[in-house]
Amino acid sequence: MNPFTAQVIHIIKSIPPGRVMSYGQVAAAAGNPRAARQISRILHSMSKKHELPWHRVINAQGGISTPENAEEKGLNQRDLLESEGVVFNLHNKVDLTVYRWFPPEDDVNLI
DNA sequence: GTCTTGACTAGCG
DNA sequence: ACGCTAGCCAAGA
Repeated sequence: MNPFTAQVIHIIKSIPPGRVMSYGQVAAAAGNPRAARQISRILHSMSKKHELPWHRVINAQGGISTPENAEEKGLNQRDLLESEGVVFNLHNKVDLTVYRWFPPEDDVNLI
């Protein structure tokens, strides 16, 4: 597996409940700030084999990015986050200044 | 091998 | 504030 992908997995797993990271943030933390889009792909494919808190990853605006048909697939990201204590504002966004998680450097070092 | 596809983002009009 | 565009790059076909 790509070191980058491995890093992404590791970082996602380091996000504690009730906290979130943006796709771009994860990508950057994994060493590739330009690979934000891949995070979603990785999450989707990896969450099948690993237990990954994929729902703690949201877009840079603090909103949910799941497609419309997501609910049909059981991907109601909002519910999962709310059950962890994350609060959505009137615009269906979370306050990133409050909930954004900054991974410790230690976590980003083990490939 | 190549070609297409995104659960993204920053920038611009 | 809002919609559109162009970069971006790993995975799957």
